[in-house]
Amino acid sequence: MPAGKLLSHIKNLTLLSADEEKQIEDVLEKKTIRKRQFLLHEHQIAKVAAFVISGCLRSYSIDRNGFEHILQFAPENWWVTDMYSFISGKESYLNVDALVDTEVLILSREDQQHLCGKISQLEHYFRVITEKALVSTQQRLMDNLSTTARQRYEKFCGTYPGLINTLPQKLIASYIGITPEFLSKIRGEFLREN
Amino acid sequence: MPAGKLLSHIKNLTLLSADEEKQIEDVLEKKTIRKRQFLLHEHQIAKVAAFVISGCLRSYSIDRNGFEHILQFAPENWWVTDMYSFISGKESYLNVDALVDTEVLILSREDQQHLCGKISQLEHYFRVITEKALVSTQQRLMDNLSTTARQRYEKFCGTYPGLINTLPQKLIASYIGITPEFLSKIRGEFLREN
DNA sequence: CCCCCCTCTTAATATAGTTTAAGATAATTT
DNA sequence: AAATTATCTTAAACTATATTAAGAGGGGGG
Repeated sequence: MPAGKLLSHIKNLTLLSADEEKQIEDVLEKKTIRKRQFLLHEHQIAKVAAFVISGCLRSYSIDRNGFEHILQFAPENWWVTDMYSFISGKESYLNVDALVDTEVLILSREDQQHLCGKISQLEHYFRVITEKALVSTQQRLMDNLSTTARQRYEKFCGTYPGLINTLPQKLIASYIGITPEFLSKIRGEFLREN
Repeated sequence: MPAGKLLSHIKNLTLLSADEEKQIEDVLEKKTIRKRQFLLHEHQIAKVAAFVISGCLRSYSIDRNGFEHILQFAPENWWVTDMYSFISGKESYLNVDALVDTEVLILSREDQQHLCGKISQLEHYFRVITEKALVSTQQRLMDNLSTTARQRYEKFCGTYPGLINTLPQKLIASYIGITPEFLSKIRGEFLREN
């Protein structure tokens, strides 16, 4: 039952009957995305969202100068898509690819909307996780407006102790919004102080 | 019927029966917030959210050096609160105050949760507007990571043509994440080029 | 096994944005 | 209307971060 992890995730926030579980399972599609392969390319329409069972995806944009900026890491139990495209049906501006071999459950917007209309507990689930995603994006935005690169790096270490030693540094730099060279410099100072 | 504007806003996205409208109206409280008065102070618990009928509120944080950073302007038809505190019940980190005399409808988290359980169309409404808020926060974050202050200013002019001539510039500077002095410099260059 | 590519580091130089300070305008209060 | 306070502008000096360049170390593919 590959959908088990997602069903548990939903049942942490609400209740589901056996029949409802079945309906949800029926629309999910399990998929493997190998390292460096893409779930979504910019300019495509994001018709689906992905729930990560194992591995890690990331979403990022590429600016007019060719630099990548990471919006989100999606390890186990996280959803990821280009939300803008997913809800509007317009071209995505994000790319989503795999940092390591990754197993996901695929849910289309169409199925999501249809099921939310039938299963009000599912609509509740998506409202609540969207609220949480909003909060964490807001906090990240405020951090970017009010703290230095160094403070953001230290915060990242605290928030994602699991990722700090597995991810290449250039990805961390891209996430906290600085160049890899500058991150290296910060880390250098950091080490020398201890 | 002070709730009319909010009910219209909801009915743009979904359908409500007359009875459901009544239930919603019953829990809303109309309130006037005068210029410079606060709806919420940091360190309080945000037990309510506000829907703006007329006027304009803003939410902002104060960093450790005493500088303000504006997260959101809330003109007519926008919701505002400290979402982090609202959903977690923990201390807020945002302040919400009025930029001009403002009329709002107040909805408590308790009433929201209770009504969403009874009126699935309302849960749908909140899911959809939360998704939209998430998208716009994500895009603002990506803009902050990938564009210059000047590009952000130009984008702000395009996105909020209504606010650009009513808001004091120091507020715009705070929103786009720069000092008022630097915004003034950008505007100076801008004018000289035309 | 070696080569090549990719990542990380270091350092010099360049730039976007801040800080400080002062004067000029505009808006409130008295 | 005067007095006071807040906002806007300008400019010089400063700082955080970017850019460029070059070299060192590692891991995967042929």
